[in-house]
Amino acid sequence: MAVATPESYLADLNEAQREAVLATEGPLLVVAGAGSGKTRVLTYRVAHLIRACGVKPNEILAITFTNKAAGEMRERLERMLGQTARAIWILTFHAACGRMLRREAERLGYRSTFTIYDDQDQVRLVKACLEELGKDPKRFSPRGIHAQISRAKNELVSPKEYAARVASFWDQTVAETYELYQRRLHASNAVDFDDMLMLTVQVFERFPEALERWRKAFRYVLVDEYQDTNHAQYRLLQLLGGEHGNVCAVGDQDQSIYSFRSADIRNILEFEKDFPGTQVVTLEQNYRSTNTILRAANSLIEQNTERKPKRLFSELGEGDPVRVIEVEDEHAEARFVAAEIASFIGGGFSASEIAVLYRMNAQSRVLEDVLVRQDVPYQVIGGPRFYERAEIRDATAYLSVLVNPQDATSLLRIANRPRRGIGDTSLQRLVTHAENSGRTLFQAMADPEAAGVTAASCRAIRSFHATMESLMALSHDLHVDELLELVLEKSGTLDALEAERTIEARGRIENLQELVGVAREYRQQAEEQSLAGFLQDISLVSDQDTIRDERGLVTLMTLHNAKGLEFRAVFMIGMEEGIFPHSRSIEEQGVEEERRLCYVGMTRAMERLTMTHTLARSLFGRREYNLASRFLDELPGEVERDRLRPASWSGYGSPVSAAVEPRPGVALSTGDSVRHGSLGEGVVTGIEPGGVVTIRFAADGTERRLMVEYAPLEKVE
DNA sequence: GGTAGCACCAAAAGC
DNA sequence: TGGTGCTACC
Repeated sequence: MAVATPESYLADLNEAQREAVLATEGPLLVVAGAGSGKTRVLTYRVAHLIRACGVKPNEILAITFTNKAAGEMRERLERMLGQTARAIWILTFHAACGRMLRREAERLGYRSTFTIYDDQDQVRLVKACLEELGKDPKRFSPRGIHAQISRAKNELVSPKEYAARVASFWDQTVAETYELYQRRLHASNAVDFDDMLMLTVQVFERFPEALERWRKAFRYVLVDEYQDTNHAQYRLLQLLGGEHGNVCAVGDQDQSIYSFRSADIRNILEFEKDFPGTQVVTLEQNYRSTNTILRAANSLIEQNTERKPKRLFSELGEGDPVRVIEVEDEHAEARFVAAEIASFIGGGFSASEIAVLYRMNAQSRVLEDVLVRQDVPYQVIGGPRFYERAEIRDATAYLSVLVNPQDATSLLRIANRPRRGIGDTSLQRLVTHAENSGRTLFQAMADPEAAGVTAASCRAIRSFHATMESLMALSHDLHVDELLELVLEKSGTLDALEAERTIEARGRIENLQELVGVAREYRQQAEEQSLAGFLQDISLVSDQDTIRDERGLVTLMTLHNAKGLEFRAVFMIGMEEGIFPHSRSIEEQGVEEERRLCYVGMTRAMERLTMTHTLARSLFGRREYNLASRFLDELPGEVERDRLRPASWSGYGSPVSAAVEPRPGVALSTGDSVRHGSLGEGVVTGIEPGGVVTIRFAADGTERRLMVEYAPLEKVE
């Protein structure tokens, strides 16, 4: 591919976009409406800085919210700039802070090999702290306390400051727990996600020479999804970019949907005040949706007060009307959506161009039942994540201990996994003894007798300690993947799983093999290889990163997950008061954010948008009768409103015909093991003419007839 | 030290 | 309704 020249890429942009690319000096706020080509603006701006302004690639820091977004941006820039693009820091806030913090950790008394604790580790540690403080876990749920600590960190409130402004008894407990939690993290040479931001801010505030270095390093800073930044992230931006002022924030206040995880919409609303001399560019031309869809979305979002005026338009014509459909209950809703999907597919849409969006994950179940029965191929985004699976967490905990033996949380996790006769009692004794003798837990394991552990346990602990020491000795000379394989073998993990001889254990082994594959990939592509680096990489991977447009699959997901994506046809289900807006948001006066979420959903649709609401719905075992969502009332009069009566749904429910894109043929015979996209593992018990197979599923023992060509099946060897 | 059964709870989820 | 975390038992 030819190297991009300014003439060629500037011609690709509309006037506002070009303005945003060319305004390279000083603070710039790009208010980028949904589908207005903001990724293009960001990448072209970076390319322009390098190609036309003589900026070196390593002088640019481009921050995104997800690894996926960072990856996409890097890919695009590599296409435009070739190898040059590799030197640009295109990272998430956390990844960027992680890199800086590894170089500055010593200033705060951490070692550069620090471990990153994920949510599970964090809650575990909070729980341990609560127990140590003798707090009643019924009154103080570890989750709740942790959420409060996390919020404090995101607002850069230290344990000391928190303690100083305690306002209730509960708060008092949070303050005490926060203080102990932070001490324990530090003693374990570990940081949590929030620390990555907060500690980086601390380094910058307390060590001006460090700040100066990083400030000089990054002469140009760009931040995507600015509406979702929290206070700590805002402060980082101010520290890094406030002086030279070359800060470019891209975002859309109408798509701010993450206040529940500390995002502060104030950041974008007051950017101009925070960064004096800001130039504002608003991108209002939308390249995604029909004007009919945009009019509906505009009409909805105009009900919000916390916003600056902005009105999207497009040149993609009027298109089909937006539809609002009332149905009897959630089953009728699912049948209606399934039938509509079938008819869209029959009309030439590919399944992967269709999405069903809902407010809560629990809403997918009924829909899945109907889709399975009608052989509509689909994928659900969300649910258990690869890196959160127990076996994966165990394996990474082993690696954490090898790189950072101070890491007590990981050590406690793996001490008896697989079972090797080191029970809770023994571990508790070791923890106490370590504390009293001023040693780390790992050091205490070298001499378990001293902790007063029973003879049998002592033997087990000694042997475990010796295994870990020998692995540690090897860890410097081996590649990450080799070390991981050795860990799985020497720890007895593989043997234990193989001995189980169950399908589940088999799956776990496969997952572990996949992790080895990830490590092998890391070896091949990471520039600076280290075990700590590998662990950081995988602890920062998310669900979002794995969303792909799977060929031939309809996508089911929550509205939150849909952000940043687009589909030719979108269904939004459960448009009812109490569901959406969610009842909690109504109580907590968060309806404006719910409305923004609705806006995000609507603006995912390119051509067809259908919203449904039910008269009655069973939720958590109770039957509820909800009014239609207020959001539906806020749509313009031109939307098509229909009521589906019982008599008319009988027609809905006939299986999707051959219009579904056939998947590559899967040859099956009786007795084969198969895996279904949603139903899990099973065995083929019968084959019928016409490509119909009967499968008995292991999970619930039921038998189902499926069309081989269309069902999301794969053969398991 | 491991597991079965029961009580409890319930929004969204990036790094 | 269904998943999860803790207590009571083997």
